[in-house]
Amino acid sequence: MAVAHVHKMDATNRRPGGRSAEVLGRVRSSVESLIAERGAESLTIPMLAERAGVQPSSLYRRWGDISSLLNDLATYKLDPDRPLTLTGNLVEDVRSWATEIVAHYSKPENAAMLRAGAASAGTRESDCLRHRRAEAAAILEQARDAGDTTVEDLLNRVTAPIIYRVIFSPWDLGVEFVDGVVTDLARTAR
Amino acid sequence: MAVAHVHKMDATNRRPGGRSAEVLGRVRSSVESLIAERGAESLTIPMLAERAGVQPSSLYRRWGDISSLLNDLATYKLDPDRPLTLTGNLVEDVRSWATEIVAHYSKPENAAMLRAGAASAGTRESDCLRHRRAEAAAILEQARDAGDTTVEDLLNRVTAPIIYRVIFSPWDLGVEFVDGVVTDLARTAR
DNA sequence: TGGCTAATGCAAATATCTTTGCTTTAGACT
DNA sequence: AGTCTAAAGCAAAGATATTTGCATTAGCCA
Repeated sequence: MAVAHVHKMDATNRRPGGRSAEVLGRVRSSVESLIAERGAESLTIPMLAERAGVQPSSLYRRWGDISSLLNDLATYKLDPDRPLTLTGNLVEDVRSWATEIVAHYSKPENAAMLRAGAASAGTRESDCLRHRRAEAAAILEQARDAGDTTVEDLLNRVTAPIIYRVIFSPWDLGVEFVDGVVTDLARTAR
Repeated sequence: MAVAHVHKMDATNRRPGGRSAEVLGRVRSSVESLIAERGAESLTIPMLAERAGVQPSSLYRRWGDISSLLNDLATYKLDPDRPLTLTGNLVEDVRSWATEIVAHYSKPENAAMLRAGAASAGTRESDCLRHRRAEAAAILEQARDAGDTTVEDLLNRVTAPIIYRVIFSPWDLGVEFVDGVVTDLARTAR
């Protein structure tokens, strides 16, 4: 069979399932546990490989270095495709959205992943920022009472304060914090 | 002279001047230039030592590792003791404060330092957060028309949005951004 | 001025990380 | 079932980073 079909080596030829997925899963949970234990600063590929029961060379070939790996895995941490339950009431929807974000980053390993992602942000467009922007847009889309509130407003008034605390002072982040920013938004947005 | 004065080995016995200061200065500017050139991710102690014309072992002994070093140097980047010229007019003072912060972090090396600091934040209290908080307090202290605006308000409405962009999308940060947050603050704070 | 000593310089020894060539495994397609 | 091949395993070589003991330098204090 000389001239077989010339398969283009496109994404459909990849094999995301099977052994790759197995490795990915093991790496993912190993990253979480290691980061929770010792932070992201001293995390190395060999260390991670050992915990995951995988060859370091596999990780090097797949991600190149630890910061790419962390950045890649951090992307999927707060599922961008998760359903937002929207009622059409701006304040109410923003509140549950913010609560969800805070709950997510209240887990130390998730906060650590965000910080790790932050370290390598600034060059490429950040997934954290992009996803939050998309969600903010979806909320405004559905809102019956959005007034002249913009996506930027939601990022500035809700996401930014939360993320700022997640990074720099995770300990004073809780439901009451969500309450503060949302109440403040409700008081002034129209 | 058998039993000499028993000097306590406290901070007064340190020698921050002279050769140490020389090394510190060289390291500091080397960090900046290297970070501006290649980002903080791949920065290593030997690399830095070579650029600074200093022995790696000196840096290891003084800081232990690269992230401690970066975190330490980042502290002094936006001088916490710089004079804030306060007029007593809240909006005006906030505007110049915000402008100063944006100007500072518009330099890529300063933004990179912040990200590097962010990576190791979350355990100790962050200097970035502490200094901004102190400045916000000073502004409110002087303001004749602060109303019921709080330090937290200024952090949430001004600092957080700026820092969020510095970290995740430095390219869309400029005077017009300052304008946006300050105008928004002026419109709703009372 | 002269001793005292923190901090650095230097260099060798280790420890770790990273790359690379080759082999093996196991999905995917016929 | 059989073939093809992306991805993983393995192991050795190479490159870097880190530690450590000893020598030297230069502030500091008497």
